[in-house]
Amino acid sequence: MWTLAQQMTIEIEPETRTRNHDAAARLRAYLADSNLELNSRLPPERTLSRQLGVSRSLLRRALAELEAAGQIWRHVGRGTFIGSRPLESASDIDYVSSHTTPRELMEARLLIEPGLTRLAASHATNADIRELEHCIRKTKSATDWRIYEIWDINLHRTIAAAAHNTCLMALFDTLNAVKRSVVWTRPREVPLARKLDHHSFPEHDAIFSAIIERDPARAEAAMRRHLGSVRDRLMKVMEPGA
Amino acid sequence: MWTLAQQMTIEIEPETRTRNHDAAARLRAYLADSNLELNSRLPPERTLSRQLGVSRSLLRRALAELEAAGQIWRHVGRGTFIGSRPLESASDIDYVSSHTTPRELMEARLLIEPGLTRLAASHATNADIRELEHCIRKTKSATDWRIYEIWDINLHRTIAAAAHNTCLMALFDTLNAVKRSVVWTRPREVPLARKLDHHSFPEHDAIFSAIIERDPARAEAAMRRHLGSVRDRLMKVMEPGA
DNA sequence: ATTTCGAACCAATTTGCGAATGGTATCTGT
DNA sequence: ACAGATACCATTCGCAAATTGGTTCGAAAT
Repeated sequence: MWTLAQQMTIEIEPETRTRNHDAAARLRAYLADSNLELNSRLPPERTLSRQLGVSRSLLRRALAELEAAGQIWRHVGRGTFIGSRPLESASDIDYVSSHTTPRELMEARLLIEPGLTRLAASHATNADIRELEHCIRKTKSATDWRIYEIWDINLHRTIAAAAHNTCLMALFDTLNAVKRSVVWTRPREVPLARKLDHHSFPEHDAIFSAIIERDPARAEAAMRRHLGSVRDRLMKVMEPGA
Repeated sequence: MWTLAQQMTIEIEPETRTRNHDAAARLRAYLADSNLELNSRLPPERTLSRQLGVSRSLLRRALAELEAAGQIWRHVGRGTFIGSRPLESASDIDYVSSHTTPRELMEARLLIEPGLTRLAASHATNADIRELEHCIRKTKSATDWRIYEIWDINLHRTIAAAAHNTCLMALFDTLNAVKRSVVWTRPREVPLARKLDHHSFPEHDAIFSAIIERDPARAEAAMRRHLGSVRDRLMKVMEPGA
């Protein structure tokens, strides 16, 4: 809550606002004069402040306004640019990971992997199938949870590779990279030593048999069922209430 | 085909193989001695050849063997490393684009976008829908093919954004980046001045109406039908025979 | 005659350093 | 209290030098 004195100060001393406004006005005038092209860089703050006859502090305040209005964007060491900040979200793993929830991640996997499994059933070579069998055997013989996870990831990646589509493989790897670095925010401590999840064994088997029998529809359904149950188990841990 | 003399040369002069084998043996011994850690770099070739008392040519031959065997990998300017080459395919747009055919690209779009459209029908806000409507209006008012394409891309991206899933959005943007730089290898010259494709208008409308009526299944089907017809038209141009 | 060695050169990459730049803290004067 | 000036910080860019795997070529060796 403001005091009366503070209000009065503002009332009777409009110089501040005037000067701020002045700096902003000069800046706008400069931008209007100079042939502003989109994505072009404008002079460094120090130079510009001299050019406009405005101190750097005021110039920065005016720049901050324009940035807030989305008319410019700034970056340390690079400069100030005209237009809206280029989206760095695209395929910037760190950014995406920090803005992706486990819920979203599973949604993405459920959108991608079943279709990928369908293609794998159509296009898998014998070498792919041998590799799949190898991964499944390794998951079953794993005694440590870490080992299990490695081969589980390997299995899913081999299925993706069996689709033989470079572009989809890249998307899958991106998804995997996000998965690896997503923050697993959890309500309380989730036991670090997770248990081997034997639920997945029959589900993996169902996917595998559908692939070797070249049954795309069944392979897709099996993967969808598998990821659905993975998501359900995950949600039970993350959001016990829901 | 080899001549008898060449065969004999190889038979009666085993020194070459002996020396090669020697170099390879020394290299293996070195690797066994030094605490080889995965992904660690071993000394530059010039240094290593001095250390092992082997000429660089022979050392390189031995290294080539190990590389072929998948035990090491090398890269100009970086060095030689232990283990298998880290997958650079993941989200390296240039690499992926140069190894992705238009056929694969459409396969990927058909796998991703229908599901994305289903989610969009579930999660789209009113602002999303306004944006969609805007894009569609722009495609219809476009007179130039370039303008049309811009708003078509914008439309598809807005649909993806309406799914409200950061991770999927990143995948979509990656897919889009690949699409932009895929080499459109074509049997003969494809007319640069492409025609406005009015086929898409009713298909876009179908997608849009399914989204505003919050009908995920219909939205997904509409997008699948749309991309299917886009693919068919594309294939007719790219592979007139098939 | 073939192979090996050494040297030079090439192209890609890394490294190091200085300059530039936005962001921030501090002191001064009004 | 606020503007101004200055200095300093962290990040980024640009450039040159060094590093490194890949290649070529002639001399030497066998």
